[in-house]
Amino acid sequence: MLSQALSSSYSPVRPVAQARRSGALAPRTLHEHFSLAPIRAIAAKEHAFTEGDPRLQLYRVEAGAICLYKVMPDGRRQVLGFAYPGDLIGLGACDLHHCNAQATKPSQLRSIPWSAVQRVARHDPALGLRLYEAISLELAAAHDLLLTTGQRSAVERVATFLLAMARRSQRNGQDATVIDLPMTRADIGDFLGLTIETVSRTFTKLRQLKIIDLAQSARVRILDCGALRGLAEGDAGL
Amino acid sequence: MLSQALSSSYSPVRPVAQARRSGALAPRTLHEHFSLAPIRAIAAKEHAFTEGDPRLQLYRVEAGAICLYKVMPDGRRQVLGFAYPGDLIGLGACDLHHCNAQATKPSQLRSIPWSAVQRVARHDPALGLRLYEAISLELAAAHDLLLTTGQRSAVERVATFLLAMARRSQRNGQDATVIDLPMTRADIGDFLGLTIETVSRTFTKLRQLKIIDLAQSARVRILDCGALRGLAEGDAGL
DNA sequence: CGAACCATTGACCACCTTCAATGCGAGTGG
DNA sequence: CCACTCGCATTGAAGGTGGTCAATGGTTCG
Repeated sequence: MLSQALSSSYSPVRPVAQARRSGALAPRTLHEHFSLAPIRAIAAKEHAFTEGDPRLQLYRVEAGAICLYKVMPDGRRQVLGFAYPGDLIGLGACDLHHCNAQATKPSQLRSIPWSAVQRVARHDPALGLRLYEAISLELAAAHDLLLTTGQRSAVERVATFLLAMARRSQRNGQDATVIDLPMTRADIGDFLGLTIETVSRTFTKLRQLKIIDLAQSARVRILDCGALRGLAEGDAGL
Repeated sequence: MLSQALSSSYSPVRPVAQARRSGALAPRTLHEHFSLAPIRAIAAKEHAFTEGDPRLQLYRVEAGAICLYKVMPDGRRQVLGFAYPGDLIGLGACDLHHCNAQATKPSQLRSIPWSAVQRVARHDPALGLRLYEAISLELAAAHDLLLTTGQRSAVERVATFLLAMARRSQRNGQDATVIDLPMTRADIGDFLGLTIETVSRTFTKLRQLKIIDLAQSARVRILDCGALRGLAEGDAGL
């Protein structure tokens, strides 16, 4: 969910972390704490935590992709977002988690207890502010998604989603025109407030319009980014 | 938007604030800062700030109601939430406001510069954490709204909205069965991702079912709270 | 190779939107 | 004081978008 707000240059392993792990230094920053924590592997469809669980740990995604979602009593599901390597999950102020976190594919997590976060925060006035900055990015993302699910048509939603995924690719220094989707159509549908069928049909429509290419169902190649941008904002018909 | 996360007992005027205003003490907490700030009155439909404005001030609503919303280039609008007396608006980490804040009726605001917030935060490690707690409540609200706009039907959305308003009434020690709506049908529609007409039709449907009473269009009386709760979660048909 | 899961496609229909007209209430000016 | 007007709410009729149900196809894993 969250990106690099807490450390401008995230990398899975850093020399200083190894020094700390050796016992030479005590962990002082959040990410030093994380680097000392063991990696926990979780299988596809396994949960890191579920709604109502006590909020005991703060997690950082090391590999894979985590789907954050809420469910209604009758089973309807709203995906709130996806967390990728470097993102923090489990942020929040209440005692209990207010959503579920499920791996969409085999993933790896590290976690540190909230008590440790609070201990660091007591000595470091800046940490609280940085947590605040981190979660405010999540809030902005939620507001963007709200605009999408509340106002956009199916094509606009899917186009918006693809553009966001492309931007993510680009931020990670990868080819922005090729997107490997780590989630199913059901995840995308529940994210955008659409059914599996509508998502699928919309992908097909974009393919027929030669805006995307779909060699495999999980691999999207953007052929006409300008057209995609136009569709996302509702420029033209369809 | 935000309620009492930053001070468990909000009240417009407090004795200590008057002492500080007299110059005897320097402001130390956020709400002391606010109490020193002058009240700014804004008319209905006037904006406190708009999207893209530099984020210079943190606002507290003193009276009235503020509508927070985003707009698309073509004019479609998504209301993110409503802020009432005691709520803070203008929270966030970016340099610019990411949404618009417009009064739905004549309102009053106080504001303090962000620089003052940051000054306090440097000496008070707890402030950052409390800002974090405050904004995480907003995030939870956004996620709830996401579930509503993404998954619920029109009746379910309106029922959910009315129940949330009733809960607010109750928190303020007012009659939870009577809701005075400070916003128009358009505001409600853009909040729930529905059109004005659908909101109106849904209100009449609830009235015909004897679940609510609508003496005036801005005053809702809840007659059957249980039925409303049922509708909100999609228990029965319609 | 078979089974399970996921994605795609088609047909039909319900819900909500769109377009349009009427009603209602508040504020203004004659 | 009343008529006028403007903004907002309500109601109706028609149409479209996306949902539902169902069948087929494809891929991966055991």
